[in-house]
Amino acid sequence: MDMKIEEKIAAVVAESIWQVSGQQIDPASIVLQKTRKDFAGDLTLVVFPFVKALKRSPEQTAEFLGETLVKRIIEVEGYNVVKGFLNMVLTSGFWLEFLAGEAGNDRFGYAGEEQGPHKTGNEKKPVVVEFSSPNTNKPLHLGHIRNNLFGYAVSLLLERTGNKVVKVNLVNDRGIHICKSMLAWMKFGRGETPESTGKKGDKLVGDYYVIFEIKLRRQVAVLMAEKGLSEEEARKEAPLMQEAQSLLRRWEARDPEVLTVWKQMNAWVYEGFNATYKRMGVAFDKTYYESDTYLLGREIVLEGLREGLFYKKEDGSVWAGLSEHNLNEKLLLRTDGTSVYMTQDIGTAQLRYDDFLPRKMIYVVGNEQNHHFNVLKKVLGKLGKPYADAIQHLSYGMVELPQGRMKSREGTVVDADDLMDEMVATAQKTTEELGKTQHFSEVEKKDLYHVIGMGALKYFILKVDPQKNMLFKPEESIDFNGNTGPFIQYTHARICSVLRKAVPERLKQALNSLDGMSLNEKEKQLLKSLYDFPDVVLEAATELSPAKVANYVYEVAREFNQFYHEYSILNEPDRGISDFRLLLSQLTATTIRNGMALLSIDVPERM
RNA sequence: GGCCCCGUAGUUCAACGGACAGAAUAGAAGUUUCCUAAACUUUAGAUACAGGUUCGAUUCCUGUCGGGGCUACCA
Repeated sequence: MDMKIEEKIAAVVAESIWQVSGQQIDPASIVLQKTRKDFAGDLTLVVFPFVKALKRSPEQTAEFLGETLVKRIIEVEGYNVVKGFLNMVLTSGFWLEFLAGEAGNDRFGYAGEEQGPHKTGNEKKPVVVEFSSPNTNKPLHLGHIRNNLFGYAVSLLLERTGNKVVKVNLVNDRGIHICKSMLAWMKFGRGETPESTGKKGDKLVGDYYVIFEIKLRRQVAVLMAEKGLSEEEARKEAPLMQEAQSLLRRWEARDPEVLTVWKQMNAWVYEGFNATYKRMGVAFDKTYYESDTYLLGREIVLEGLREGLFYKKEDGSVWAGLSEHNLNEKLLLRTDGTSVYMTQDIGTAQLRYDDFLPRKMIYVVGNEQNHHFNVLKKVLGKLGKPYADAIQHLSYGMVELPQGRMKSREGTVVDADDLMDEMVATAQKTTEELGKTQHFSEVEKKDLYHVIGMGALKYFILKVDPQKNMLFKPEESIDFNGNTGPFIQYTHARICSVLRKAVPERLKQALNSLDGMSLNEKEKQLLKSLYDFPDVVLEAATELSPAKVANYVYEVAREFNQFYHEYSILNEPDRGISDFRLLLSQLTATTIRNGMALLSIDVPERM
């Protein structure tokens, strides 16, 4: 493929300024953007940065560059100048050539094998993306949904732009939290199992975590009343908490009785998690368990201690001093020798590095842990680990409810399974009300409701800039009209309906009809938007922001609907125009499908 | 207290330092003998406040106010 039109223009601009003024301009100062809808033109160059070099007014600068560009680049057929903005008009031929070139390309927007990053040296090393990272003491909730969808979409974005990606999950299966669930089950569970209760495994274990907290709270209340302790002191001294800590020590000592219970309860949880992941449509290439990595972490910490990088306090606890980074000292091993989160993460990072020799390790973890990852990188740096700088904490914002953060203690947690159930149920209800599925089989219906319900949920989550906190209103947040997943899915289904009605041969032959075609405004606007797709994907991948894709695809769908409303495709009497519109519709469908696929959202052919 | 993030229509979200700040939803008014009305059209409505840098600031800097997070021998 030859040089992109944007590159040609930039090159001519830089060259002509150099010829006239003898000045090299900064390539970054050449700002080319889509012409805004209220002005005539296709591409706009902002000329303010060049007025000094050319010693002319903005208008004169724009005129000069406009004339030069029209002369030197055949695709530029005209221009107009508004203030300091040079609006260029590209030929219809240019747009039609683009359409002809991409028509029928199912991978439109994705990097071809040859287009990926240069497969040499560092670039061929994989990127490891960690996401999900659940604890085994409670079921997945709305926060995990954002994490999973975000992490999975980022992985897809990197993959489709030519990177080798390894998706990993890190299950936090050890530590005080799971001991709490275990203890409650051992003391109060009377041998309950998922089978005996009919509960999903992760739900059952989560229930015992709640039971622990309830019983603990009672003990704390008693201690506060009888001994006059503060809540904090009472929590520490409460027998249940003591027992949980003792359980953790027995676990780390590999007490067989404890290990048996632990394995059993975790197995229940994994079964539950896997069902949820499957439904959500996310998958991993490898799953790490912290029970497998914390010992390595402890080893590394102890080695650091021997080398004098860390220090031990009188009570036996081990710390990293980080005052050189203006950070407080960080605990690495507790007084009783057990590991903390940081210890595990040190081991996990090492293992992951050894496994994949990645050029980058991305951790998709909420922004509440910004500090933690900052410290992790510093500690690994102190240890002289080569991968300390390869770690990137891809931090994202919280999902909030109208009453604020989700709090498991206050029972405001939105359960992932429940939410997905609701979405699918709403999809079914809405679809039935519209009477659209009379001719669907039962299997097709079930499939469609799942696709629409999940599409609504996923789009709602992913369209928001990941850096920002987002608000979820249980009763009204997820709509099926407007800027939503189902709107986009519907647009796709509409296009498929048209394409089905066309004779298949027509699409192949249609390419011959394009010569000399002139485009109306809506057609051109839609085609211009489609032209942007590959750049949007690249930008989204660079910024690790699936939201860019989501908002873009919506824009395309909206433009198609406007075009569709105003013009006929199959009923257009002029065969050439009809053919062109078919190709335009087909590429729109491909763009929607490929864009939504980056968000792990399926698009139905009928709905 | 210290450090970090965020303040855009009633509400939920957009906007590489670029033109008159875009959508959706809720509100008002319309469109279907025609390829799927989950659509389309019209209408009204916003950059928290005060300075600064710049030809140009929602965007960058400073301060004020408001919201959130972190600052654990929790994860």
